[in-house]
Amino acid sequence: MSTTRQMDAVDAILAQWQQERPDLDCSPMGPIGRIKRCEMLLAPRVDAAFAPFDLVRWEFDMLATLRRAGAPFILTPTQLFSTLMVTSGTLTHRLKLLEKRALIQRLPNEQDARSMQVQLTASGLALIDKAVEAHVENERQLLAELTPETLAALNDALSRLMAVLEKP
Amino acid sequence: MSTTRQMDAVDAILAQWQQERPDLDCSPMGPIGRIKRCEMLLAPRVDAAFAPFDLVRWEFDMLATLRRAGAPFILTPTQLFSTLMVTSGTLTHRLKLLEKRALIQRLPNEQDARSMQVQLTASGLALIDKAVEAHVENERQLLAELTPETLAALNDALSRLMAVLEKP
DNA sequence: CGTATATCAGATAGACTGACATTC
DNA sequence: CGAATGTCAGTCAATCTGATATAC
Repeated sequence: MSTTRQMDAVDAILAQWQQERPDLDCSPMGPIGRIKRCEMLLAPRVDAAFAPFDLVRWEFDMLATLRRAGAPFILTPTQLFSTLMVTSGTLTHRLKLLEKRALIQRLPNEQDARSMQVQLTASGLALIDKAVEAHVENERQLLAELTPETLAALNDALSRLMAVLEKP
Repeated sequence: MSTTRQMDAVDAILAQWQQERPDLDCSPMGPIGRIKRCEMLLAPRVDAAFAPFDLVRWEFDMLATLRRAGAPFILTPTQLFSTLMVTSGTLTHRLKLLEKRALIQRLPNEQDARSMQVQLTASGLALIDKAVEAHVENERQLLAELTPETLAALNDALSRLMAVLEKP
């Protein structure tokens, strides 16, 4: 059986609004404020797991996207910037930085000379395989105190919200 | 009774990892990935409600923090940067920008000459009172399709996570 | 004297825009 | 020719760091 949750920082903000603007129903601030706050609290602790590998988050995300694609670990720049939700110009800049570190390489696309093949190098593959292990273990520890039921509820509710927000 | 949720983008990523790294249990990526993704999807739609008032998010947050404090709508810079989770240097810069627009004013602190009083001006108060109405209404619409049960579950689970992450 | 408060200039890191060349 | 692909230079908005002045 589940316990009652404690007051949190967002409850305090809602109470202030209730005091100051009793004419407004500020309850929608609850879920949205908590998502923002959880994201802000999580970010530095997630990033901490990347640091030992000399990676920042966008670098991890790019390498992980290529890794998840499976052998031969190749995607086009267009596939990458669509997945990573950045502009093409931003992606070009990022590719240059990772190429300089020899974590990826750019190969011509035989089928379409406009396009490129972005591929993990051997060292990029080795690095991301180690980094993702540390990353998942770190995430596991961050969530360790939550019950399986809470985690399931979190997944379920966030997924429903994503469905609403991703609609055309 | 609640329906089963659909596959979402994070499920797809987890399936890829399961395919590529079956040795890893990547399930902790679920909740953390969904929080990040919801935040990214929400951000532009929340910001859109500020735009008609010529406010960006940090400006709204600063004015709202002063507004919530109640009359006479005064806080010190230290209180503000602690609440807003930015450095003191960042806060000074922000104060300058809002002061230039006459939305806040800086007054000397009689009790402690090191300190300052940051106060909403009359126009700052009028602006934030209008903006918060639009903001809450916008948030309400963003969440409108979720059931009260889902929203309650979201609040509960996120609050428990916040409690873990905010621990000393 | 050591601490707290606020400020400032400079550095940093990240992202976007718009023009462009190339190829389909 | 119009659309798609990728690149690049320049710009932008936001933040932090570390030094500084003042007051407790």
